[in-house]
Amino acid sequence: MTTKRTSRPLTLRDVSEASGVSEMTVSRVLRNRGDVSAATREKVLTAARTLGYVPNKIAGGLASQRVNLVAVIIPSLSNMVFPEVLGGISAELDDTGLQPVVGVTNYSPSREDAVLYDMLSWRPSGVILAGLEHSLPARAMLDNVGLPVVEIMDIDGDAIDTAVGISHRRAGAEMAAEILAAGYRRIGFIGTHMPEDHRARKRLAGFEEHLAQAGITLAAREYYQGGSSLQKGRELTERILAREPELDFLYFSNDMIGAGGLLWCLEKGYDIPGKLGLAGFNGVDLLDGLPMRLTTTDARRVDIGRRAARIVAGKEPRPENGIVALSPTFLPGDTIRKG
Amino acid sequence: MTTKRTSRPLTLRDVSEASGVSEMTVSRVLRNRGDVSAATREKVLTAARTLGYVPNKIAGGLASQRVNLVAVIIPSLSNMVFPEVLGGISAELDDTGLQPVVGVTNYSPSREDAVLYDMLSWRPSGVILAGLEHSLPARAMLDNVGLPVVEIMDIDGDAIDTAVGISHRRAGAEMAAEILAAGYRRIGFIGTHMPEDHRARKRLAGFEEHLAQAGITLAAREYYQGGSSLQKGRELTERILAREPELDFLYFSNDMIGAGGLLWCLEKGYDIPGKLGLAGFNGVDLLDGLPMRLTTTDARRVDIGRRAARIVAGKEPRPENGIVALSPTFLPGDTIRKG
DNA sequence: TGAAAGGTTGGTAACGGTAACATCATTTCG
DNA sequence: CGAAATGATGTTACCGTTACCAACCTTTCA
Repeated sequence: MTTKRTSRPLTLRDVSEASGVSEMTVSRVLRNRGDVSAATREKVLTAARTLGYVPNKIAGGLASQRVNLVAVIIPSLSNMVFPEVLGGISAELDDTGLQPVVGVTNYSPSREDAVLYDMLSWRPSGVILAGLEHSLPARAMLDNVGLPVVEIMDIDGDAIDTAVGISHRRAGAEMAAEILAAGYRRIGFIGTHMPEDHRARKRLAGFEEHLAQAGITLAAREYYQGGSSLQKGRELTERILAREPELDFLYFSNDMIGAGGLLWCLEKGYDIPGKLGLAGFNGVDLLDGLPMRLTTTDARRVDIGRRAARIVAGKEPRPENGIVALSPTFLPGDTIRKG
Repeated sequence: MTTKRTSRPLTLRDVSEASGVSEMTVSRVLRNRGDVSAATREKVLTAARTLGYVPNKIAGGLASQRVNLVAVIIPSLSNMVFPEVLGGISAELDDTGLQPVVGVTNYSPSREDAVLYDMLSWRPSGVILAGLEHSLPARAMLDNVGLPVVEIMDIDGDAIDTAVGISHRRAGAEMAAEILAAGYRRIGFIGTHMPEDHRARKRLAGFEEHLAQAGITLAAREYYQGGSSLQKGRELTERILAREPELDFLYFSNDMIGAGGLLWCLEKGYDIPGKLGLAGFNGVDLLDGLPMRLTTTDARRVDIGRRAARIVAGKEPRPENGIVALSPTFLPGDTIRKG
């Protein structure tokens, strides 16, 4: 049973009076800072617990000019990729006293500005945000904040402070190489039409460049709007194959639509990977367990989160050039012919 | 190009000096509060923009005793269900000036305590947290905070202040009713073994009670540890059917493992829904596009988020009895025989 | 024309903590 | 045994903003 509570919120002073020591000493006890005798510590803790006192970080932060928050700004929570990055961040932040605060932009630059402004107004001790492309106002805010700023996911471009991620151009190129090595030649692409998804764009660019070096151009492409789902993958796969029946490979911009395409092809009796190969992107293990494992690229999401968090937390130094490059990993799966 | 910046962070005073008015007036302009002439407003905004001033909510919050944050405490981000709830919350909070701050507990009561304590120390203007079961310290903290506290997802139990959700007992019972009505009799259950997932437990209880009323008991059950995935669904389905080949229905505790089970059964050539029926729970539309649509119950995730947010934001009054009961909706899909 | 009313601006005192330093008691050690 | 080091506690001055009230300047209208 807690004590009855007046309407006035509790402050250090209440704990101080209840335990017969100064507010300063109470503060020291509650933060485990400085020397306090075991006896007073005990008195104070008992009093605090009895009253149900919860420290006020607003006041504390103002006084100390330090806030244990890390702003994390990501485009979306509705596919599996960013929650996994978050998992990495939060795991690595766990023993640092730092706490992530998440803001979602829905891939909108103006929302990114707004979210960033809002987060900075809390004076966090670091910022982690997705991508290298930001509006002018956003860059202006970040250029001189005097905090660690880590841009994640992508390293194809210039970082404001530090970037942690993979090269999506390279991921695209490597997938192209694997596909060509496996002997496929009439290749189609299915992806989302989101001008703000720069990583998908760069992946496709790297993919096409590599094809071009082998004298090959994409035989077909199909774009869609909105979120990715199995259903979307089915529809687009049907459409692209109706239009270009001669295709022997489909490169999807993510695993979810890739899986939809795979299911559709299997139902229609396509010979996979013999006559038709399929590949996605991300390497989400949620989809393990489909009739065949989809060929894909592991985007190193958890690692990206971890490394970014380590840098913000000061567990690991910012590299000289500001770039932490992780390697996208090709996962052969079952939907590409074995070399 | 922004102006060069000294190391000292900007304050209202800087903007005040740059625009030739008092700090108080600058504050009024930036908050759109009180009367300010158009001319000064313009001057101030220009100065603020030029300097790149970002208000300090720490100081502002302390002075005004108001903070535009809503604490949202959920068990997990790694399945689709809580992100969807979050989507509902954030959509409804969008035009209120309130901002959700998310804490994740990983289904651990002690982490819930810690996260709650931490969030309360920021003096948010409301709390939304999953479930009705909380530790004693957590209840003590919440009983007298003097803020709107909304417990979500579940309404089978006592709310601290307000609860918004569905009855999982009812959801389970209704699914049992549908299954029996469709003529299935030898029913197996596959679910996660998480003592802290009270909703899954209540669902199963409601399910079994309803079966019991018809004189039927579960013919088999299979539990697993850890996250849900298609793969897990496959394995457990294989196991339970190996053990009890006579089963004619499988009730899964969520759609993801249900989908895994479905894929496995289809591969093995089971006659679905003729000889074997399957059902999951949640109604995640991510999985639309499987070879058959899994029978399931829509848990009303987005609505729950919206209603909870509306109550916290004061857009909608707290109901007399403190309970906002939404109806779980049966989604027949293709994996149960039509009545 | 002068008082009232309303719009616009500024001064001052909080808000609830913490940093930095001061103070006093106790221990350590040459 | 006295000086210096160390431990334990308190005092004071902020941190950057907003609430509240006072002051001033117009405009309105009897």
